[in-house]
Amino acid sequence: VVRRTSKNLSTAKKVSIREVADRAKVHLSTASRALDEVQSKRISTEVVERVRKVARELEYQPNAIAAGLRTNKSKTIGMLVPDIANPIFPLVFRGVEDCSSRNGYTALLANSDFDLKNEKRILNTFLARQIDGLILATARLKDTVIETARQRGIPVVSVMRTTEQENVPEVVGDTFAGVKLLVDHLHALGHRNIAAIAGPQFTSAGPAQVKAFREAVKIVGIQLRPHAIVVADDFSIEAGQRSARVLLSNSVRPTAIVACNDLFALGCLDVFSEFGLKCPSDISLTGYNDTPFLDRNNPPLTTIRVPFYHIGYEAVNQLLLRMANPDGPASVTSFPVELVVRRSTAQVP
Amino acid sequence: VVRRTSKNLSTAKKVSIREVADRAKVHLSTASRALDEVQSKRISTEVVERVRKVARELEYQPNAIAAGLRTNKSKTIGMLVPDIANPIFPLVFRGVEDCSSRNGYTALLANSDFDLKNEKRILNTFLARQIDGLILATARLKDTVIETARQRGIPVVSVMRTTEQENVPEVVGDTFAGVKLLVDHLHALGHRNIAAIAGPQFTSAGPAQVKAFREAVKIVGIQLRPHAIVVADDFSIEAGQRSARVLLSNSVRPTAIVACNDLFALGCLDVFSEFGLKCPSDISLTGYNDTPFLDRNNPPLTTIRVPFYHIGYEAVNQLLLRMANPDGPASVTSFPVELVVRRSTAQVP
DNA sequence: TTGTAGGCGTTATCAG
DNA sequence: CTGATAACGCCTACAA
Repeated sequence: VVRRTSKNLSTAKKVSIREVADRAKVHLSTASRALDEVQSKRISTEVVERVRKVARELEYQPNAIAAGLRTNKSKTIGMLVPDIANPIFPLVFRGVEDCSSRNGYTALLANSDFDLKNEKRILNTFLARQIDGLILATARLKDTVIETARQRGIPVVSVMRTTEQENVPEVVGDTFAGVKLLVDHLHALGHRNIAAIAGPQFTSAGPAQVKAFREAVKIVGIQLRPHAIVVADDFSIEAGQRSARVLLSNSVRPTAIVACNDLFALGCLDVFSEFGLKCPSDISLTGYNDTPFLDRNNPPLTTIRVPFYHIGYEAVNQLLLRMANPDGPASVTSFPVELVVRRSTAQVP
Repeated sequence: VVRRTSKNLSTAKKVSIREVADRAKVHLSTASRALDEVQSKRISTEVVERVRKVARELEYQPNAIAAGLRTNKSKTIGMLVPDIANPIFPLVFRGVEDCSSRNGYTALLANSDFDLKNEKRILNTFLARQIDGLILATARLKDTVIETARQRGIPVVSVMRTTEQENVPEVVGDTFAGVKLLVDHLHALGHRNIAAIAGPQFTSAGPAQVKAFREAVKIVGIQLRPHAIVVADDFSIEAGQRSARVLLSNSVRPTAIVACNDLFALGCLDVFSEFGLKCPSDISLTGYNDTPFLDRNNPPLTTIRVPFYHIGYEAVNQLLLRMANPDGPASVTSFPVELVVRRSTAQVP
């Protein structure tokens, strides 16, 4: 025999607008209007007051699902990131959340691990939930997710990456400026043999970094050695390790490495140890992103600070613009970045 | 004059179940059943096949909003964290996401910064969106959020914290075991004057840490000095700094500090420098949580590894159980933790 | 096995 | 200014 302690915790059932209307002695459509900021102007202040008072008393909570069904708007924004455990993405997300909630939207968050299957699956769940807009931190150069979102009429904004897909606003940090800052810094320290580790090429970030590095090096007037640029096969510390091994096996070792991602830089440090190299006395190293906590790394990383929070915040702004006017021009917003000099870079030995 | 390139991108409009039904030449209720895993058993396989084929061809995507309105289930789980930028929470979230999506649920994520107003606001948006369940990483000892969620009949699971609220399943790491591990470790290194920094007391974690530390110290048989336990006023590096200053100003300085949070430990390290103390040669230090990247800190932190991902994953399992049977017993799931010895602890000087 | 019809809670479009 | 009514897309008793 199952004995259930009959606590009978009062579970107040949800109150609908109908109840509010009844208690306020108005028709439910009147109540609906009274509760709406703009519609309420068309209603006698007296009634508006009365309805709102009742609503407050009953703790009426409009059912967003029902409203969404009717209006065909879910007031929901989907955000897709590769991996929220990479500490730069929480910063973006906080920006997204703040701007969303300030505008009455709620954010759905999902991780794809850069896996196309996951991306598709997630997009489908997002679509099923009728998201009003999508923010991608995963955009590829040719991105099928964007493509199908567009077919469904869902506005998309890409953060941290550009895409060849047309009609997609982008909110990014200024990669060229960042890489240039790093190269200039190393050059000023006397380095003339600088190598770089760029991100994978399926995302815009990779190619942009390669291009930026080439140009920056040319501008400061040093010659690019053969094999001075390695492309990581992944966004991980391990990929950084692999890349570093390649660079350090070059016949002429670089005196400095620009790792276009702090994770790559961490991988480099591991490999430096393997090779018996001390950073920065034997070899200089920079990261990119100013990932939280890496200011306390050993050694603290010289890196580029990117305003991730603002990128997320602005992405939502652009998305709202886009939702209001889908045919408007697709903006590209580029945020300035900042050099943060710490102790992983030093005068050339 | 604004010239708009008339690309006329085909915006395929959403296909409803009615269209699927029409094309499959069945009534829409038949189509609905054919698409449902269990209902479809009551329908001729032939028809089921036909309907599903059409659905696939049309890329039919059920409208979760409409379904939710009808079934009064949103298939959505809300998760509230203090701050997703604290790298332990992304790990929990990934567990939550994985288990949710594996069960057909989607996760809503929001940050409260431990601000009660935010918590209430967020809960309201969650309720408006008809979440089916709530996972709190913010639970207080007496938690009004839990209270109002319960009134609305929303099951709640608390992660990483326990609460005095009844009827709330909890999924946590074993705090006592963790603190004991740390104290034993330090004791084995010869430390007899050990201090601790515990978290704020409005959350269960703080008091639990205090209690655990007292007991652990007693068990190894060393006497607790006066003022050996400081309570941080916050969950930040700065709070750790403030606490460390207090501890180091004691007439007899501790030879080791157990910081019950890696962030506190980072604050301690800052203050050690201020006091001209070297860690670990002058003073030993432990953190707690094994926060990502802090294995590369200077010095790398001895700490306690908590299975955050599993905690998140299991929290959803518990939540699903709860949703299925709200009157069942509220379980407490405690995960084992692990000592990770790194280089912030050493033999007593 | 399949069709009918009602309704989930809202908002929008009509009238009055 | 307010009330009546339909509709959003789906699910599910109930009927056939």
